[in-house]
Amino acid sequence: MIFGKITETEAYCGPNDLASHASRGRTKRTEIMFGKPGLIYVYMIYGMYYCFNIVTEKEDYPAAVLIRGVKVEHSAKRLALSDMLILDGPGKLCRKFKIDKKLNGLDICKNSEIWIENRGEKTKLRNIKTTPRVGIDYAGKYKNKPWRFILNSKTKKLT
DNA sequence: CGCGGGATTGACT
DNA sequence: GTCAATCCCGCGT
Repeated sequence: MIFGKITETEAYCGPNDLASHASRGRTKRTEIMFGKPGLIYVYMIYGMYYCFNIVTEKEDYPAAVLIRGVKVEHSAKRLALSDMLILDGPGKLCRKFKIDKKLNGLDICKNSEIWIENRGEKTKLRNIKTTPRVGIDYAGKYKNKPWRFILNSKTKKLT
C-alpha cells in the first residue's frame, strides 16, 4: 500500500487541444477520454512508461487530467527511504503505484486497486503555480496554455 | 501491413 | 546540452 498527495497535474481539455490525444478524433485508443468522468485513462509512452489520467468533463467531451506528481506520505510498512520522496514525473509515479494498462478504463470510484479521496485539506490559491505544459511543442498555439498545476511543497526534494 | 512518432526518463558528452 | 530505449496505435500505402 502506498499513497500520497497529488502535487502536480496537467489538464488536457477538449477536441481542439492539440496536445491531447483526443484532438485527432475519437479512436479506440482515446475512447476513454470521451467517456464518463472519473474513468481512469492509462496509456503507454515511448514504450517504457505509463501515464495516469483521470477523465473529466461530461461524456462525449474529451478531457482528462494527467497526474504528474505525487508526494508520497505513507506506506503500510515502515517508510523505506526510497518511498519518502516526491514522484516528479508521470512515468516514475506509475511505476511506484503499480499503475499499468489493466487499470485503463476503470472507474476511479469503483475499484479497489487505486482511488482518490478528498481529505478536506484547504489549499491556498497562491500555493498553486501554473505553468505551460511540457513535452508538447507540437501543440501549436495550445502549447503555451498554462494548464499545468503545481502545488508548492515545503518538503525538500530527495530525488 | 509497415512506418513513424509520442503527455518520458535516465545515462552520457 | 543530446540521445537511446521500446510499445502502442493511427495513418498511409
